[in-house]
Amino acid sequence: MAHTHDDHHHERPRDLTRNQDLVLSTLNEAHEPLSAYDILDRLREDGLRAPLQVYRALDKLIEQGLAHRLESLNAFVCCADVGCHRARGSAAFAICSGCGRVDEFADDEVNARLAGWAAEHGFALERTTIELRGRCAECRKSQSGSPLR
Amino acid sequence: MAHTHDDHHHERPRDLTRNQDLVLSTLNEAHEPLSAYDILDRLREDGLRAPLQVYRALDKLIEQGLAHRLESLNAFVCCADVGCHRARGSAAFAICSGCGRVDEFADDEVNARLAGWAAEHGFALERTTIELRGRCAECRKSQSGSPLR
DNA sequence: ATCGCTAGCGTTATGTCATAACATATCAGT
DNA sequence: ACTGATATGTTATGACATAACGCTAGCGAT
Repeated sequence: MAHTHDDHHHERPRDLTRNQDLVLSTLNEAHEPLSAYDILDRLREDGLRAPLQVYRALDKLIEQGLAHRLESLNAFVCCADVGCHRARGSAAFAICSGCGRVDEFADDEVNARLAGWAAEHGFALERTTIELRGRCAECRKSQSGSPLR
Repeated sequence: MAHTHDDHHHERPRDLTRNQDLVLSTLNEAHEPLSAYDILDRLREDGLRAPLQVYRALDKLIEQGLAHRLESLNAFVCCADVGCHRARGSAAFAICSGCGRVDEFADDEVNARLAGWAAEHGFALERTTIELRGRCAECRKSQSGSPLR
């Protein structure tokens, strides 16, 4: 129970297991959110065979702040800015319904207001989901259709 | 089968079809978010048989601002304050992982900040999801476990 | 009145996302 | 070597959501 050595005050990208590393790499290489099954398909040749292998890796990555789940998409992205949002509060995501691009950002004022509401109402805030849906600047120029739901 | 009911609609909300009315009533009577399949189960004796009947009704209700989808729960609630949030600005939800209770609220400052980010980045904002997860005041007093995911 | 349009409805089948349950493996600390 | 914690692999199943089809009702314009 006692911390024998290795005081991880700054939690660096800790040692990842093989599966965790594979999943994180896949997310890093993707330019769009991936579903767990998308990830699985890309890792078949690396030996992964079942959804659970991906979901378990994702759980750990998310726990460590290395990846995020997009609730409105049931998909996953790697964190754009490791270590940053974890310290400061939760991240927000702008998801383009044209190209699937996701921009991650954090707004201290927003986080403060939501934390304020929670405090006022005795609500023990554990995590926050903020997702904006719309069309990015690029996609507004080109009047292309909307491939994403 | 011709008209067996009045043509008059005493409802304050818009004209709802039979299925839409059934689904909305079910949400109104529930004290917690319901999944589409929960709703379906409660409406079997009213003749509903397939998920699509529920999903179609939900789509319309959400479109009209009479119900909301909770993305982090894959479940639905009726709008707490008809006509208000519809006007503009999106609603936020505080979801208790202890009892399932959901509080709906709107924070103008939060909405303004998010709209601001969108404007700065040329992002055409269509809709916003804001969901807080945690434990409500009630559930913090009683140290009960966490039945909800 | 009938045509054509739009919206809703009912049904079957299927697709997509996520976890339960169980067995095996790996490794650090005692 | 034993133990406990963590990760892994596999099968099966559960939970959420939509595609595709055809039918019906209401409605307005010719």
